[in-house]
Amino acid sequence: MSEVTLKKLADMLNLSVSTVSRALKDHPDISAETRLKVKELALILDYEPNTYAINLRTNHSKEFGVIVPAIVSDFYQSFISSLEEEARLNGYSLIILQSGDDPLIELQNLKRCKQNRVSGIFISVTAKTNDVSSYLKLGEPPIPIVFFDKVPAYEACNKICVDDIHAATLAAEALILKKKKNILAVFGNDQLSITQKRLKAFDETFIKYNSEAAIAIYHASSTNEAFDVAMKGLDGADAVFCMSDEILIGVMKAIQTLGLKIPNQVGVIAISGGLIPTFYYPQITYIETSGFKLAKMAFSKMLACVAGSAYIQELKIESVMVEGGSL
Amino acid sequence: MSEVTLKKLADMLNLSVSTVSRALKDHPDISAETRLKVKELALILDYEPNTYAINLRTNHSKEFGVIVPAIVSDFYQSFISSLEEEARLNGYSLIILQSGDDPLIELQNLKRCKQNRVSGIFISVTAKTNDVSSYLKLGEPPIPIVFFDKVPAYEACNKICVDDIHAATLAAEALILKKKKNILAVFGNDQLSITQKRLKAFDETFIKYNSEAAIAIYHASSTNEAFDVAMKGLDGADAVFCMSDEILIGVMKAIQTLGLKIPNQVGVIAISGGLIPTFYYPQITYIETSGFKLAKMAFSKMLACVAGSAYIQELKIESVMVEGGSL
DNA sequence: AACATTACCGCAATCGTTTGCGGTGAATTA
DNA sequence: TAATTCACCGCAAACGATTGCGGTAATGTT
Repeated sequence: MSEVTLKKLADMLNLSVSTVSRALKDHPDISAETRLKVKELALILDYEPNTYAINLRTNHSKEFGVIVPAIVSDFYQSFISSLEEEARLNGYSLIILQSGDDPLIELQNLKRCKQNRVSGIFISVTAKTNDVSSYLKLGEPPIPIVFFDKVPAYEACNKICVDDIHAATLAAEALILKKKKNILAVFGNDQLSITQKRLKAFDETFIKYNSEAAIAIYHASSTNEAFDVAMKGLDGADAVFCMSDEILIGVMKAIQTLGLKIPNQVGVIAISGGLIPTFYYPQITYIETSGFKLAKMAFSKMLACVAGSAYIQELKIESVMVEGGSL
Repeated sequence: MSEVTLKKLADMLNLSVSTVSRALKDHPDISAETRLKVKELALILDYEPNTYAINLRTNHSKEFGVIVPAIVSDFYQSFISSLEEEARLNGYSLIILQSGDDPLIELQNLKRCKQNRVSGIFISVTAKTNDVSSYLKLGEPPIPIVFFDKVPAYEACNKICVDDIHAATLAAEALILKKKKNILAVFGNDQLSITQKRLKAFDETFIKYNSEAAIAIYHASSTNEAFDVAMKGLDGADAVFCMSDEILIGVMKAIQTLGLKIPNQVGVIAISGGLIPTFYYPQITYIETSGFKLAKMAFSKMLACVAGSAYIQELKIESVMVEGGSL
């Protein structure tokens, strides 16, 4: 009971392989009668074209590569989940690869995508990736690449990412609206461009609105560091801003440790993927930067690329505020 | 500037395709001199064998399919992350598909795996999947399948899952050891076999130790339901057991709402993947059921299957308790 | 010198599908 | 009746890599 192939169908019907092939594709050269016979048998025998043979002939597969620093992350999780759905509905499969934030592994993963002759690659680069020009020349003709989230700074390429400026501005505006006067603002590693952008926008918003709030800015590179700075900085603060989920978690632990009441004693707002804020009571008010929308945009951009569009785009997804009751 | 193929190399070296092929594989029929020349040119031109051609010939690819109800889940996240690492190190790629807990989509995903002629399939079935016998006959010869986490109840197949009995027993023992007398135990949907197993083991452990603790058992199918039952059931309880992360989150929200102090007023213990418990202070003591170990086991089992082993195994991974300070 | 051995390499088929081109018979037209 | 058109179908090459088999020249053996 080996595989059902065109040849097998052809032999059984006393037809040639080419006729069977054409019949299945409704080629006008084949008579309606023959078409029917062929399709009938194909259905009965559950014929399925050999993907490899088609791939070999067309020299590409309906697969996309996805390269992320790590799968364990709410953001990438939501991104991948959303992307998988889109892909599946469009007949594509996703090959997931993680770089472990290591540029070397990242490069290996790209090579592997090339070897697999994927139709396109979605990639969120490592913190240390500084030159993606070689990425863009991968393959002949070059494989379409859509950068998302962590995107290269300069190269002209398709980038889809969160509008950090908008998100931070929204958060600042919310704090201003609530007339918070003593704000603890915890940002991530100050070397990262994402931190710099969010910090700058946050700052400038307070200036723009002539706010008189006192803002204490701290940096934390991890949840634990965020906990530490919050333990020190929460004293006297009437609100705290967290740049990311990672930081929110640390800050919330500090708030719980100090026994502070939210939102009465201290208001909390964060920029977040949306999952973590729901773990607390009251739920944390946050500016949403989920991967879902990003994935949809990235996917449709990729489809355009695959279809031959050479139009290079840099998209920024604007966030919305989700009220939770913590501010 | 097109692709480098064996034919291209052969033409450039005035050799035949077969000689080039053999030279690259160190076939003894080819002289050392020729081998060297071929390899040199292959290196210069960055020759890479066409995966599709090889796949077509060998009729299988170095790809595994992974089907889960949903990617957005700490457990599957850790599982997939771990599996990806193993796969990559072994030269395999992973195709991720989610079923959305829909048996129909699950079946479509399996078909797609078959069409892609994956070397094997890892699958965690939907809650409604009750007959996997057709899964096991997929392909000719049948594609190796390793079931993990949510595994079918009866069929003889390779299953790798958490030892629910052991995990629940550990939790119960911890509660007994701490001499808790008034325990709120929140379990999941009582239709699920995982719930039944954990409940039974939990119960029996208290009986086994002749515990006099009063245990109030509740069921909750979601985080919100867990919140509701905890709001009612926490009154007077000196400890609470949460069967899963989902439930833990709801219970913790209730504890925060009621302003209860952990562990003084109420102790908390959960069965968890390990991520959520770290979000609180003090960190929640939990019985670990992470996907990492499961993935390693599942992968090595898969390798054995691919290598031709017909040995069917049902593995249960024992958990360990991770002390957090909440009990 | 005749034969056997060995080292080295190429031919051609194969995997399954697609597709340009050419061929056959019947129907239509002149 | 002869020429043209059309519907329908098959041949064979192509995609790129692998491999059994056979071939050629050089060396070794009697």
